[in-house]
Amino acid sequence: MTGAVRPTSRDVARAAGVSQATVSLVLGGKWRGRVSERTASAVRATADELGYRPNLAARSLRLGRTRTALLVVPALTNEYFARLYSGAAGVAAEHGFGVVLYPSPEGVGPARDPFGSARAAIDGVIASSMAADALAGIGDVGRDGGLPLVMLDSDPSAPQGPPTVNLAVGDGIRQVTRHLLDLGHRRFAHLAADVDTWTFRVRAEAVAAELAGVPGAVLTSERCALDVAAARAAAGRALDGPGPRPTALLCDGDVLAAGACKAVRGLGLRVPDDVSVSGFDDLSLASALDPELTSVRLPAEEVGSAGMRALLELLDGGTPRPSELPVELVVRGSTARPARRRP
Amino acid sequence: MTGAVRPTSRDVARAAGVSQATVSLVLGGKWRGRVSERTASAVRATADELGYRPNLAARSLRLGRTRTALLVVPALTNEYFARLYSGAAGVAAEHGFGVVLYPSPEGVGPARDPFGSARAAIDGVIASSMAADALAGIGDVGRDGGLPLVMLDSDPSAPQGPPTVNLAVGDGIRQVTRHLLDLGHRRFAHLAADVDTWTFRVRAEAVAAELAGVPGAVLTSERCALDVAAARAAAGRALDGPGPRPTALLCDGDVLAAGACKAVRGLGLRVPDDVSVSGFDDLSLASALDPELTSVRLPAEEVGSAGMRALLELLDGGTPRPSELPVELVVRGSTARPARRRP
DNA sequence: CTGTTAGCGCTTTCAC
DNA sequence: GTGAAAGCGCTAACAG
Repeated sequence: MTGAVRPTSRDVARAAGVSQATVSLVLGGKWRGRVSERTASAVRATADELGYRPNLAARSLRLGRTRTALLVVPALTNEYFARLYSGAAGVAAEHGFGVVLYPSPEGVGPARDPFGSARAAIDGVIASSMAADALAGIGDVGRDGGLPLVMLDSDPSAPQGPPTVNLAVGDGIRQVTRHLLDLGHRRFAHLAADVDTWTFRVRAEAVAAELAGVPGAVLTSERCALDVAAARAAAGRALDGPGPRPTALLCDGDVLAAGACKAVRGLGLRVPDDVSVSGFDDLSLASALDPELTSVRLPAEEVGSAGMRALLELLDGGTPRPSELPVELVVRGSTARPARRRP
Repeated sequence: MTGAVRPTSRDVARAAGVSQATVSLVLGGKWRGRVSERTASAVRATADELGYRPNLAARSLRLGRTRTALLVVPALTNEYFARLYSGAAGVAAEHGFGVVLYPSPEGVGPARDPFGSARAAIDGVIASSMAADALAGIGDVGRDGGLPLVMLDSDPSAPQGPPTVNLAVGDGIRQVTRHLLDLGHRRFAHLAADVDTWTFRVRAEAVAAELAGVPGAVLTSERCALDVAAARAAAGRALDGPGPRPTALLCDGDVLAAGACKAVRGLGLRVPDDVSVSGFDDLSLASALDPELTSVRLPAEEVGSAGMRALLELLDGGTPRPSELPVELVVRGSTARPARRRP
């Protein structure tokens, strides 16, 4: 039980009877033909024995890079982002990179400076589903000479904007809408997330566009915060508004759909017999509800890994091309043919 | 649009016509009575103008501390851990610390080395709800001379173990059990998470202990993985087993309770009329379901902030006392008096 | 009040 | 094949 200070590479060198440079070479794995096999294994043995771990701060300082990426997400309450992280971390690990998660405290507002809170030194940033100006708080990100940036699930159309990796959310909404139309629905209400981000704007536009060409289709829309209670209230308004009652509630997310289901039942109606409800995201929540939600599955891991790959390319001086990943409609029990109107 | 290299404190010093030390003093906020007000503001102005940001790697190297803590959690799919993070990050920020999240990839298995993946240099570790040996993979953590460690929601009884901050999970289970007993239930099934951690062991023991003294009370138990489908299957077994059918399903978590509700309905029974179902954790899922779940609310933020405070005390050379935070039963629609047995 | 200096632990030429 | 030395950007003694 000695003082147990953390050994430095110098300590290892001394203990092994070699120079610090040799230790660095051996432990860095770049000693082929520069250090003898015997010396190398001796160094590894002593390093092991002393419990040596390189000082990351020193290494970063010397190399000028940290081999760490920051993943900025709007919230952690959603397993989509957990899967995003897995995908990104997997690819990162293959390249000797780490990923640090930074949940933007404001959810959709401007991110606070991660140098203040997730104060890790980082080489680049991956930001997902952020509001337009949400990265303003993060110094220099994406700007010329600033930190390299890749945006996920964000507006790809900015001319000089950062590289993007996107989901085909518009297509997802279109698939849901088609599915409901095919079932025979004509009176739709869109339960829209009241969040000013690209991903939700696209959804609203896609519903409207898809329904625009359908004779007899009517669409109302209610905006609400991204929680069950707000969704329930909004769905209540949609169902009890003036005009004929919608037979399909198309929701921007599974959480909203959960609220919508409660609203339907609150009015003494049934899902899906009286009103069909569709979700989006296909979280585990979609299968936890009864009936299970028809929803749109998002390839979260793939988005994460593609995002990380794009960032690595960026760090390599390349120019990653924007990409869009397909999404898939999952039909479950919450949607059905509309009931015949009773007299 | 010049080359735009990141300015160093030396660049700021040169531009402001002062020495590097003065810049450090001013920007470090410790110049009272050592640098003139005029010089100070001049330095700040140039730093601002050049867009200077201190190099954290250099600072860490110099100080020997990173002012960063690692928060190890078993999974991110759960908003409990999001709230834990908020609590910890809040206290950390007040002390100029950052928090880096590390989702242990294995969930409940041994954590992989965060120096490899979340490779941030850190001063200490807060680990929540981990299996006994789950931290073995993280070099040196908690060991003598190693990284300071605080455990949350973990066995506090180890004699030489790390400081702990715990939830009164046993008491929570006791409250649920009492609630169900008061409603008149006597035939219980415990839907237990098949995860070998302290928190779940305590739950199992608490149900058994509370029911042990009640005449006529019977308890069966089913173990299952922490997901809806597994819970549904397990609840099915509990409801359809030999012997009289339980009237109350006491679940180790809201996710399990969701599966249990589906199982009840799958048998043509109703919640809560035929079978009462209780959850635990009080996630937003509890209010998303219909009927809403009776559950136990956990003060996640407080656990996070208390954990961070304990770690700070540890870093200060102190010895934080183990603490236990109270939990609260939230009665909602999923529990009711048992139906009279029909002939 | 301000400047000079040393050194944190590491990697990387360059010389032997 | 191996060692010596320089320097990444920062802070904290110490001198002036």
